[in-house]
Amino acid sequence: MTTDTFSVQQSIPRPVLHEQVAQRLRQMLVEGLIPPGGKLNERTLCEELSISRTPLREAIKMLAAEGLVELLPNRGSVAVQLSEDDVRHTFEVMAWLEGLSGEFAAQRVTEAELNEIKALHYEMLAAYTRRDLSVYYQINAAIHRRVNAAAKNPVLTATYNQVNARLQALRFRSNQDGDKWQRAVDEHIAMVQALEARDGAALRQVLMQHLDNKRSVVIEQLRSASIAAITGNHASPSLTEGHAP
Amino acid sequence: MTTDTFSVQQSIPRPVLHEQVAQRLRQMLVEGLIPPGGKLNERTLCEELSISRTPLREAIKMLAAEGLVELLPNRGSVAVQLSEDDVRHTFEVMAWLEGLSGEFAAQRVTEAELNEIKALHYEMLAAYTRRDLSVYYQINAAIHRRVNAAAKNPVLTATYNQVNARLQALRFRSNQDGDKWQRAVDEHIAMVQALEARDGAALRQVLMQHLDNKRSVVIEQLRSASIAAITGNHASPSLTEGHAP
DNA sequence: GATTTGATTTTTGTATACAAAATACATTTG
DNA sequence: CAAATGTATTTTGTATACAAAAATCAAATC
Repeated sequence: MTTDTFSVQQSIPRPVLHEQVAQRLRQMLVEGLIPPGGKLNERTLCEELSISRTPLREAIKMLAAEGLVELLPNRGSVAVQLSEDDVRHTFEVMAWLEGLSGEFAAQRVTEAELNEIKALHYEMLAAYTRRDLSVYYQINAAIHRRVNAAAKNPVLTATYNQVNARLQALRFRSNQDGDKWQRAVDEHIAMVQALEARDGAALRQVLMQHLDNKRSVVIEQLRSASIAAITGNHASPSLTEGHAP
Repeated sequence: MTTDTFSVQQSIPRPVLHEQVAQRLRQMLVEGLIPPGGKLNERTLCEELSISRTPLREAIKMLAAEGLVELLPNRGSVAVQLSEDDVRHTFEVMAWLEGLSGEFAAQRVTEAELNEIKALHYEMLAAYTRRDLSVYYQINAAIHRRVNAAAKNPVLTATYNQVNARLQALRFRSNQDGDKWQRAVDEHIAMVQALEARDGAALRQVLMQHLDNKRSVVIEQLRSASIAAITGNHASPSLTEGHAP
């Protein structure tokens, strides 16, 4: 072999259309641009995204397999609308997946990872002190992602992300009331301590509790939202920042 | 309202093509008709299934989202081939999902469900006594499905099925050697006892152990299979009965 | 003889066309 | 006027057509 051919061919392999479209649709669903229960009109979406129906439909099928949209035979597809029971069941699973992440993360986290998580944690405390919900939310999400990554199990990460995606579409603003927010922050402190001590069981405990509290908040808001809907009061939750805890 | 119109419209709503195709492909993947790493040629499959490429491609996209096939941009799709690490990671998650099922099942199982599980359990013991691996496997799978159903969490069931599907495609024959089979049966006995006692923690423990043993067996066979592949000995595992434990 | 180069074929990706079902709407009928 | 029926329109499902990329294979070059 004389020259090592540059066969890498990973030369910015522009993702194929159906991938791009799927990504875009996911974003629209999570951001509430397509509301829960909302219909995905193929013609409209084709025009909006300037593509033909074939890649759009392929993307929709992927989202259906991911549980983000529901396919109604001969009647198109709609964004999933989780019932209260659905939310309960989803959180039940999420709590364990999160706990599992913690259990493994405690065993496998590297010093560098732990350090970065701690740094993010302090940034989060800063955001909390400023009551900056938006930044708090972002950092919070980043921390959970890092803990998950520290568990070093791609299957767990994929499963976690998929189940979580459905909750993201709920987009409720948790923690706007100070009490629950304080509690979430306390849990985060306990979380970092447990991780630092490599105490898997403790971390699992904290994370599951954390998710359980989040569930309560979401269910509560879901109820008041549905009451608001009946009352006709539309100045309520929906379409805000996303979960924070 | 004079007559209650029969608008039910659930009049055998023949599943749409892409659904049928997806189901068929799943079957082909799990049965090894398309082997791990095998290419899914669109033209060939179209002819085999007598359909056009559009619904086929939609089905493939769904399977990709389910993690059963991998999409190679501009180069089609191939059946996933799990590395040893992939298998390890998958079992790690599966063990907990199974354990979680048990935990909830112990809390929520009805008398009727418990009874049916016990009946199946005895049928399984019969199959074991006859060393009828095929029947044993079927009943074993049915038991695990029932325990999962008894947990009464559709999200957990869906997640479980999805992660499990990838393992099914491995199709290794566990338990052909008496020792490990005996152990699996013992675990099943402990399982039924724990369920009967509604002891969630114990059931979780047993199920996780059960999966852990299964993992060892699969990994072991995966190794000997890959050695056989190198040696050129092809009279080995693959394409047999499926997992049993 | 091995490697590179270039044309041919195959295969995949996307767009469009056509068919069937569902929806909307106007008309008829009681 | 309300309900029902029939027609037009829209929307979804499937097939086909065309374009672009990858794979194949043969000839040319070193």
